[in-house]
Amino acid sequence: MGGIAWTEEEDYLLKKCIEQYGEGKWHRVPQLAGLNRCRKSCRLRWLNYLRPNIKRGSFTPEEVELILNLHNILGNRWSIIAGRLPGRTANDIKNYWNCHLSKKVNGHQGGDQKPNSTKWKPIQEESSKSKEKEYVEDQNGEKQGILIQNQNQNVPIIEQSGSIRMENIQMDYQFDQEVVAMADGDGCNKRELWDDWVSEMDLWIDSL
DNA sequence: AAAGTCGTCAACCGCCGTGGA
DNA sequence: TTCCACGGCGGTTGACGACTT
Repeated sequence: MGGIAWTEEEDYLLKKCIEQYGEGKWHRVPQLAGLNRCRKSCRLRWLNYLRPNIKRGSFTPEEVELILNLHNILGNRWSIIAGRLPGRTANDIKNYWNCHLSKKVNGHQGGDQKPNSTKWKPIQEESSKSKEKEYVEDQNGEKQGILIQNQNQNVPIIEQSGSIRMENIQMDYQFDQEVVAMADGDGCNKRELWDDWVSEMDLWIDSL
């Protein structure tokens, strides 16, 4: 682990404390719970592990699609991306991205760079065009879809081998540009635009 | 079977934005 | 206006298990 692992007793104390006093006021949690941990550790443990309704296990193809699309628009804003994936934590998504997706995406953007992860396999080696298609596999090694490099936007998108249709996956290009411009610009209504955009995202996700 | 390498993920660290004094 | 404490976030680390040689 990256630090000292939490014990069952510590988990119990933290959970009990949050149930009793609620979330927030993290600076008081270590004292209230009787834990020899800093406020940040307590908060992290709660958010990433102890909080109810946390979804564990492998990511579904639908979730991977969402992560890829949202990351294309938002960049490394894991907490916002996590907000669009019920039950998933920002840390989980960040880890999944770093392990499974970042090398793949960077590989496409970097040209010759070969994927390191064995979970991603070229569909064909002989054709330069076909190198832009790669299988997405789940943790059992079963093919879930095909990763395709979007020629116009340099955006990776997934062609689902099952029920998901392509038109539901691709984001509207103009909308993308608006969001990017909003993120880059220094307009006075940035916050409102952002809130509007989050609402748009909710609607889009609901439509999937 | 042993050693080396790689992938995963929980945990920590440092920075930033915000709100209150 | 400035300072400080806090919450929150993204980047990084490192232990451990799985896999490969």
